[in-house]
Amino acid sequence: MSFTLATWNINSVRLREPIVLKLMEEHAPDVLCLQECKSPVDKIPMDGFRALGYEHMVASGQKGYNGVAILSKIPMEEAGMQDFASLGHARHVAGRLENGVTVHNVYAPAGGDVADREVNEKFGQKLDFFAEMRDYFNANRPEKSILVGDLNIAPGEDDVWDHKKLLKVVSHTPVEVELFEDVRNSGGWHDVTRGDITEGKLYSWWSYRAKDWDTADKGRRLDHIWASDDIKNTHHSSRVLRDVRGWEKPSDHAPVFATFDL
DNA sequence: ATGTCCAGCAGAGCTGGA
Repeated sequence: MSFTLATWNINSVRLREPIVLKLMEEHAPDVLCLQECKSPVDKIPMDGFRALGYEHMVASGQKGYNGVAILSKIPMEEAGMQDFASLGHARHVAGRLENGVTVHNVYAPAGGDVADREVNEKFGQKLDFFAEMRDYFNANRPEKSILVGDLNIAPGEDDVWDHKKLLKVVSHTPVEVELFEDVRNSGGWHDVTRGDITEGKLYSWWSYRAKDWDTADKGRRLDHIWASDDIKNTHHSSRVLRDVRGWEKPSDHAPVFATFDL
């Protein structure tokens, strides 16, 4: 059985309901994971999503900030929420699909501007979040699982527009990248996107601040899809829908898709 | 990477977060 999953930092699900619907209509992933919903769960505009076949949702929400939701055409039950680093934020939710796959949807802290936990508390929180995530999946070995989300780290040289220029920029510092690979390796996770698209620059985020994001193309690959070791060979195609970054009133992130045969 | 969006609070424009 083939199924397609997408992850997208939507930067307010209520403001961007129209383009969520557009993505659902035009690309119809079976499962759509959203981050930065910025909405309490009961104010997520489910009616339109439901009408397009997304009848199932698990979500963790809070007013104004953060928030993650998994919308699914496939029946799904809630499979827990973790508050890594005890920040009191809605940054993780998991769902177990009827096909036996567990999906973890994560919105990692951005980490502020300065890559030094002594002067920037948010950077410390980001490091703690990943360390706890590593320990959690080390203790709870993922099986038949997919982890997606805005992890706010671009690990590879080809995951940023200029590796050298970004070495001190939060999201691409060596300490973050090392921790990122620690989390991935100690959970036995496999990088699905780079497994399918091995060559060349690949981004999923372009700042709102650039005058012409498309021409300047100063992007970073912050959004990820990982698969547990036991299903790592079941994916067969991945793509970043770059065009979506140019839609009406866009998010600053483009959705990342992966298709699996299970 | 030098800028632009978003939500909350309040009831206009500022603030904090990304």
